[in-house]
Amino acid sequence: MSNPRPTLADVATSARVSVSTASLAFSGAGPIAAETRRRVLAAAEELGYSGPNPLGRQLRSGRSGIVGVIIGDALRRSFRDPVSVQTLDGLVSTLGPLGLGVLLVPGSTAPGTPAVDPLVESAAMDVAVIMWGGTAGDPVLAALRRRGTPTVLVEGAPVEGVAAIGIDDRAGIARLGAHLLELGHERIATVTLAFSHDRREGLADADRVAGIAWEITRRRLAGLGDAGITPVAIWETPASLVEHGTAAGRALLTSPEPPTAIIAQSDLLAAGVVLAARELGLRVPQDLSVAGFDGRDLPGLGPDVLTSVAQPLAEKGAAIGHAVEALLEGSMPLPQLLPVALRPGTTTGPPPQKRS
Amino acid sequence: MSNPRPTLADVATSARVSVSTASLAFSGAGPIAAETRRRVLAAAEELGYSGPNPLGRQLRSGRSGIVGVIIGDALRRSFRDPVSVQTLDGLVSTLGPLGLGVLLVPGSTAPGTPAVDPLVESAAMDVAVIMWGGTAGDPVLAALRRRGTPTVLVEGAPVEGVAAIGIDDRAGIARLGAHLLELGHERIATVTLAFSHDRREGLADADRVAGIAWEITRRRLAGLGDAGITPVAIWETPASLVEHGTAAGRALLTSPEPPTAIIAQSDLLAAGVVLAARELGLRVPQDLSVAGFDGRDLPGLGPDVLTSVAQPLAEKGAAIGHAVEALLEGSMPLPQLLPVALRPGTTTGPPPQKRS
DNA sequence: GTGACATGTCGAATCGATTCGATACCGCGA
DNA sequence: TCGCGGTATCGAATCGATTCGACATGTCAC
Repeated sequence: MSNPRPTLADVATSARVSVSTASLAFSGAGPIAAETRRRVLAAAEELGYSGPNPLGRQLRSGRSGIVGVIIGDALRRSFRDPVSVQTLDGLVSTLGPLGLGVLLVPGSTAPGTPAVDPLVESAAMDVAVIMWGGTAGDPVLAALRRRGTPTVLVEGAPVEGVAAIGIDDRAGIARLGAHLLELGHERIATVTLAFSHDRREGLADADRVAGIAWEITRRRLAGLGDAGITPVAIWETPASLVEHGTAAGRALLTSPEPPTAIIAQSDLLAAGVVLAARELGLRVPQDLSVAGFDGRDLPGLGPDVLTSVAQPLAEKGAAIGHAVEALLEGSMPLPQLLPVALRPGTTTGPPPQKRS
Repeated sequence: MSNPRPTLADVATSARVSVSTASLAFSGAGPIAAETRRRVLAAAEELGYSGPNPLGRQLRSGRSGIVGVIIGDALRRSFRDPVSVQTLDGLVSTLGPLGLGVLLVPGSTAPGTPAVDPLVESAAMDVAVIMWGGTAGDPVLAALRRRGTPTVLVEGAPVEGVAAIGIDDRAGIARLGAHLLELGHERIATVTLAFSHDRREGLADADRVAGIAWEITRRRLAGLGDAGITPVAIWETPASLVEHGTAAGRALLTSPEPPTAIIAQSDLLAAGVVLAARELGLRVPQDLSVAGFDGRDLPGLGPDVLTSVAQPLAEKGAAIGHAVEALLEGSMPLPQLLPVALRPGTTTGPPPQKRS
């Protein structure tokens, strides 16, 4: 009973037609008599043949119907951030109706390793999507280009021949900065995303800042400059997670001259900062203003609503999906920069009175 | 320059060897002179040939190297639960070194729809993993069996010919129940996971309970019975999310005779219950004991540590990975029931004094 | 010197489908 | 009656690799 699975040829024989006719019966691409078709289908049913083997079809068409999504070094880390998950969800929703599947591809074999996962080199994928930009001279991107796999770079630095989708985070952060300046803040610190694969944690000096490899981190930092802000402190984190925000908050708020406002590069980090502030007995926003980025509602902050910049996650996923579609059709989609919107919450307010 | 990509045949011609020899040079499966090999590789380099086309290889070997992971109806919902993410992470970590990729496959085309996603029928996958059990007579499982795709069922009811991996949640819940009984609780309510695809929210009567389709929900409920508990109320939720826990908590705690303890079938739900209790001015655990399931540490509960049952997520992922491996080798892995451990926290205590 | 054996290379079959061009057959109008 | 156009079917080539058996060469022992 568990014989080698029946093939189209078996079905054709059993239905007493040629393979080509049998193929027609399934694909419907070509003229076929209703009666013949019925006979083929009946034979298939009887033999337990459940449709054409995708492998054969793929070889012929040269298409695998698979979109490789390159996530960071660890699924766990990427997916603890709801931003990743929702973007991916938007992508899957767009790709599904097109009959495309999403293959999860780790970027590097192990966290911190530059070695590219073998899947990047060898998996059958029609298009690749690099979810988190990528650093300059990214080996993953290099491998994909060598293979000739059309690629969509999300939140990355523009690269010739690679489709780009991103949000206008730089302008968003600038608006956030302007908001805080209007409120009267003068001592503003910032908590950033990871600088590079080394994922250090702590205060960053000028040298460190100059060496930022992740485009997204650099760009959001630049947004502050656009607003005319020179942060009194820049704290880099290993990843966008609440606990790293808490660590940052503790450190920044216990420094000799603590900031009156902290801009975090993500909502999770901002939530962590708020928790740290509470821990230290500071009231938000009376004693400290905190702003985040992404515009998701987080549980755990109680009644507080984080001041943030909302980015359209589902739309981003859809935009990536459309870029993939375009690449499959052989055209290069235009770079897209999706708009973001300042979303004032209850965590920002005027700075505390100077105790002069 | 963007000519049709070079094939192994092109490389072979250019290196003045036969295709078979060229193949050997890449695969290393067979004797080949170092010099010949060098020449082939050089020719490949020059032509811009980046290794054998996976499609061709796959057809020949009959293997795609892809494991389809069937997630619920919405990625968003599944992945907001850290339990899913961590299990998946464990799975990817185990499969990666084996050269296997994970294809994300939505179960149904749209939430609530019984229609099976076309990917289930047509994607090239060597093995399928159904992440959340599946209901009785699951159309997805039926489709996979029809295709003859070896399948691993996670947290599901045992099915002949399908590999099963799960945790001993029933015993875990029983232990949790015993713990509460020891503390002296008599009025215990429970907040469950989804009953079926209809994902209703609210109190469940006996009829409803009898019709539970999701095995995992049924089993965890049975654990209560094992402990000798007849819940004073059973609240079903659409999904394991904090907000559904909050809704459940509000309803259960404002009922005429509120429970003194609530067992939630997941930590996220339990966290929601705790938040609802706080909202209503109840102290945890003085006025209300709350227990969850999964044993993850959640941000947002402040200093409280949820009493819970810890399940080994990374191990679960690894166990699934090994089951996949076994199926690929043609053997049927033994069903596995991973052990869980009661993890007492600060959210359970003796019931409040009776106000008699 | 000859047979046994290892090594390296090649030709051809094979995996399972799709697709193009050829062929057979039909009815219909000239 | 012949030829034409359209429909249904078939045969064979094709996609890009792997793999088996055959063959040629070289080495070694007897």
